Amino acid sequence: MTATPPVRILLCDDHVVVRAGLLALLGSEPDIEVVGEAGSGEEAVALATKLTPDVILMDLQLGEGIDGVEATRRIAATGVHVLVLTTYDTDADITRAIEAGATGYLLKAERPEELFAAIRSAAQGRTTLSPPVASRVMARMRKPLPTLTDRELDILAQLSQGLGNRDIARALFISEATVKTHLGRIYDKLGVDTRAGAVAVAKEQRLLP
Amino acid sequence: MTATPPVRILLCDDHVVVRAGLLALLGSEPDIEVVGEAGSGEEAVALATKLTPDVILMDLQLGEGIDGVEATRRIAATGVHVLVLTTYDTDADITRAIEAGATGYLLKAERPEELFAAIRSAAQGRTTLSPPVASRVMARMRKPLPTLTDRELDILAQLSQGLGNRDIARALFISEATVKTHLGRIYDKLGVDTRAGAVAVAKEQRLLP
DNA sequence: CCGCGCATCAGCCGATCGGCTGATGGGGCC
DNA sequence: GGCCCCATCAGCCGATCGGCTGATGCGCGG
Repeated sequence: MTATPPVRILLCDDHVVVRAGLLALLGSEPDIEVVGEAGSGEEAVALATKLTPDVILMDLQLGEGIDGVEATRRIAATGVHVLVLTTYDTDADITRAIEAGATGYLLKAERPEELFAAIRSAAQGRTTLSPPVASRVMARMRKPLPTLTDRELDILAQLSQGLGNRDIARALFISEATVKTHLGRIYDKLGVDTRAGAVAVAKEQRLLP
Repeated sequence: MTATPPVRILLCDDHVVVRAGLLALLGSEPDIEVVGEAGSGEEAVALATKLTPDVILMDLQLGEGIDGVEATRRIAATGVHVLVLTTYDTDADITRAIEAGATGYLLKAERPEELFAAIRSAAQGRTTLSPPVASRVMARMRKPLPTLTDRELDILAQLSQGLGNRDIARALFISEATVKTHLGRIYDKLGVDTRAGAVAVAKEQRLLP
């Protein structure tokens, strides 16, 4: 039988320490080969087209420049499998990553063996989710958590600046009445009944960029 | 001349990837020896007394159990130098870490050389701060940013639950008038004038645990 | 073509909030 | 003992908020 060619990996994380860690961990796996490293989203996009790896390990928080979701979107569009490897598992992050075309979603707290397995799966286009992530996805399927519309997110963003209804209205070129209508629906969806509560949930759930 | 004994290091981070990365990076430095790894604050405290390392590299976010600040406090009390190595550089995090007795404060985005240098400094009890952290500390010295009192933090915590004045009053066994007084001062100190704004700043600055 | 989701707006009203002025008492510091 | 910070409370009042009912228009999919 012929030797299976190794899975070719591109790393993308803004922290040198994390890249070094992945490099070290993956170095022990003979069938996984790291072919490149990127410290920013832009770099990842460039290297992805240049190196055409089988899988990209992508962090969602990338400091400067485009974020991991945007990088995922652009790279996934080229047909390369993106395996998200991040710290947080909020609904908003998961949803955005999946919507952007991620093949899998792993947490950095995951055991190395799970990481290896997920990489091999991702190389073949199969989806792998960390247990906590899978749980959230399932829960979301059962009880379709209210999703905020784009406009509602606009309102929420202004609200999170501490603005009053009048200022929000002016900022978005709509009437105060409309602002209040949106706010009411936002309260409903987030399960709160004050603007302070809405901001708290928004920040907690990382609903805003 | 006699060979200098290596600096003995204990790692504390809840992410295997990060520990592996530090292990790999520090492995290239002959005068630095990693003598142990901890995946939680409790483990770090235990290993610190058992191994008595020269320096502990401590993350502030540790998932389960006690957080990095508390671990730092307990370990620093035993005389071991704690070098905080974390992702964020908000005033609140920095202040809490320093107050807990940290010898230095580095960001994970820092270049490896800076990390090595900081470790060697910390081993001798010298303080090292990442440039962004140093800037914040200096800024704070020049213009002593208003610090919230414990009571004000209590109020802020309730506020961040989205509670109204009456509920906050009941929760803290004080009158609504007192709540309003505290809120007014909180607004002043945070530079906002609405509860939504206060919550936003609180979350942004990580003022609450 | 009709229904549905979404965004837009209006008016009403009681509840809440935020700013103000002012006061009391405890605790630490010089 | 005096000073200052902190926490506590009171009352007043205009501005704002949140809930309600109801309405219009647009685009999309069956």
